[in-house]
Amino acid sequence: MTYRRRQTVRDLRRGNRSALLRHLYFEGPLSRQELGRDTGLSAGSISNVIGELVADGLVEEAGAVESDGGRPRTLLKIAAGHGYLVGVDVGETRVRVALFDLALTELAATDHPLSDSGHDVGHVVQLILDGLAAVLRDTGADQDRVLGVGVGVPGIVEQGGDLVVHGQTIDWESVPLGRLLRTGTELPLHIDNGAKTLGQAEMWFGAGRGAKHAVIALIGSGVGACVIADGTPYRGAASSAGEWGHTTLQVGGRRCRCGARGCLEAYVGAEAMLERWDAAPPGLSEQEGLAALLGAAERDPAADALLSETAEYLGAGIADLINLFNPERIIIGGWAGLMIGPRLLPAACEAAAEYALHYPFTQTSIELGMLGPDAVTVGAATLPLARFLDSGGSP
Amino acid sequence: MTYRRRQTVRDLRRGNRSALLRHLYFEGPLSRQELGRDTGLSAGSISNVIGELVADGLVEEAGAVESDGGRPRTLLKIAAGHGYLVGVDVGETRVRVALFDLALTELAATDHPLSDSGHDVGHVVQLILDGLAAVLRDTGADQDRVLGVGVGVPGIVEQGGDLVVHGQTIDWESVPLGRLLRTGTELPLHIDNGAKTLGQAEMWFGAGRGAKHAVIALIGSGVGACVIADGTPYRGAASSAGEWGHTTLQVGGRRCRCGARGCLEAYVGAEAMLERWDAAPPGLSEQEGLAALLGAAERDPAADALLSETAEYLGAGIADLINLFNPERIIIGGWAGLMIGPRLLPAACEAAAEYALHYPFTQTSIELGMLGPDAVTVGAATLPLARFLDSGGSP
DNA sequence: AGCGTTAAATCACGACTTGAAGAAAGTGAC
DNA sequence: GTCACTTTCTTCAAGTCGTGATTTAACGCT
Repeated sequence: MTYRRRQTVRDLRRGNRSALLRHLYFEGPLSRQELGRDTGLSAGSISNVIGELVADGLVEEAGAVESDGGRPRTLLKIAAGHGYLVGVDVGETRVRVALFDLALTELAATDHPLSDSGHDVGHVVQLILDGLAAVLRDTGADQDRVLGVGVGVPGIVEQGGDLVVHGQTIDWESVPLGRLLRTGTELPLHIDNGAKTLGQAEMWFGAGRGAKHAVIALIGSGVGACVIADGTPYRGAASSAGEWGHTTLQVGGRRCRCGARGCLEAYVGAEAMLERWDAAPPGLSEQEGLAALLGAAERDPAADALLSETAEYLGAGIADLINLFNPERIIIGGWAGLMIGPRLLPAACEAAAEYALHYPFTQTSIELGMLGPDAVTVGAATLPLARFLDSGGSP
Repeated sequence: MTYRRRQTVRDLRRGNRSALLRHLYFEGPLSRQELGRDTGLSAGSISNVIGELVADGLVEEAGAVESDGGRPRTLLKIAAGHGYLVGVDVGETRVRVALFDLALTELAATDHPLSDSGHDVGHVVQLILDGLAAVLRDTGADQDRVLGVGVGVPGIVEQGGDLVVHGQTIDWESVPLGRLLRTGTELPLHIDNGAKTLGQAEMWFGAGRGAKHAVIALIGSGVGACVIADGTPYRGAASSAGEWGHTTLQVGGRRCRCGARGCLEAYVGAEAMLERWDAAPPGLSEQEGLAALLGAAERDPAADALLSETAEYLGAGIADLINLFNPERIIIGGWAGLMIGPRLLPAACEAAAEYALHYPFTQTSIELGMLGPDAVTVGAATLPLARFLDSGGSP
């Protein structure tokens, strides 16, 4: 039902520019020769397009490599300094703004904790705009060379026009964050769910490298997921796909904070695990509490049983992902996921093997994430970068 | 991570041909004028490409319509007689082969029941090839004008090379059906899961028309689903995505025929429902049994409770689909689904509202399918048709 | 210095879309 | 019946693009 709608001979050029740029970005320095081999373009076209890219300053030479006996091939790479990217992480406890170059090395960052004043929208917007100004000032970067700003937020983001955010956990109801931010900056704006940006980061630079179909499961206080279908994040009709945490694992089961019963999140998130632990020491943060639980499981049978049960639920949840999405890789991330992963993953894998269909299970590898929660910022910066690469460098 | 790989100026033409062909196919007779407006191509190109298509016999004129005062516009449509399509349904109980024209009107069909001899591979292959020969003979259709053969099978199909089928329910283990069929015919071959072909048919001609993101849930003896993401069926890494029936709804719950516990299919499929019905009359077929159960629920509280429970499980399963895929539409199909739908859907929707997240639930409509099980054949014929349209008519 | 080898640049050619200008096919007024 | 007008469709010059063959560049080896 989707009508392709491609046109002029000019789009062709843009497409090929994009392909070259992308390939060069991910496969590091390459010669024109290798680019031709990999992309299928003729040597003539490569020469032509690369010449243009070099003239535009997007690509630069990166030394040469001998070629047994003949003219050495000159290597090419993306000019990391050609532009800047801004990544913003609006987390549950802080707002972090970072400036990157095109190679996504961090040049400067600011970090503001969100105190009990909570997530007042005006305040958060101000923090973002201030952070943006600060990182630009600190590095002396020229505003005109910032390719775009990516923002990761804890909530569902309606893509399009105003970039409206629905963030249940931070009490944001239909906040037109895009419109609000545009009052303070004219830079191109991208906003997405923080879990999705983290997933994107894992795909590009972490445990997801090379996979086409993957699910990045994010376990923190609650549980979320980022589904990668055919190399790109899957959003669904209203950008809320991948709400794995509220998958039902127990009809009529334990009450979840979303109001339903028997959700995965009612058993597996840090919050739920601590609530289920009768002997939880009072007054600890979730991080400390979870660490205590893991420690206690060494000697306390009740705590150990709790972890075993959690592993079974996690495994069943993973099995659902396998059955429904058939990914080649499932990556467990999020601060709690990374914490409980080493302890629970073997048992969870066993459970997943039982609950999933045999054939797709054998096709899936289950791994721990490689990037910590800080990667949300990198992932956010990934959004304008993706646009940059897709468009073949703006024009 | 996916490197676009587009090339020559010739692909452009193919793309535009395809866009025109597709648009003409789905939006019925249109004038060149309207085609230009809808696809964005210039009048010159339209004229050029359409001229080619008419010369190739893919498109033909379909009358004219006056235009207040000026030259009347001539309407164009796909030439339904330009080629033939074959659809094959390898079901659990029969093998059906049908010949269609390009408009997917059925020209001839054969239907062979599969007796207890079961699904012996050689036998099935022979039935397909015989059926193919028969429909060609009956209609006098020229073999050279058959664009391709689509086959729907009950099992997972590895796309690529040999088109290997893994069909647990019919005892097919790694059957290279593609290779086997190619010994008897040289027509282009497409094989896919029967649930997916039925889903495709619903999307093109049934309850799914116009949706970009949808899930077609198929309830028969067991339970399956066809996930449509961005207008095309989502397969996952190994073509086994959408195994909704084995989603876990009850950790440690009822044993399912797949070996796991608490699967949706252990509660909602026809087989499971009858097994759970203590008062099931013996000796009935599943169809008759299910009808009896629905009848008994009018007066027997136990049967009524069984149906209510089933509705809750179905609702929870639907909620999982909503949370994970965020579709705009969920379509309940399959013979059992169509049978129990009118009775269970209201209660199931209520349950889904409870188990799903509020925001995506409000974005989703839940409907009954419009096509019966016979549509598997049409859906199968859809496979070569899709290829025909994508390629802009073979060349 | 000359030869062989490999990498990159150049250029004629064919294919493509566009946009403007022209041809076709009607209506309606005189 | 003719002429002006409107709308649709076709034709054609102009500009762009990728290819593939040919040149030019850059190096090692003898």
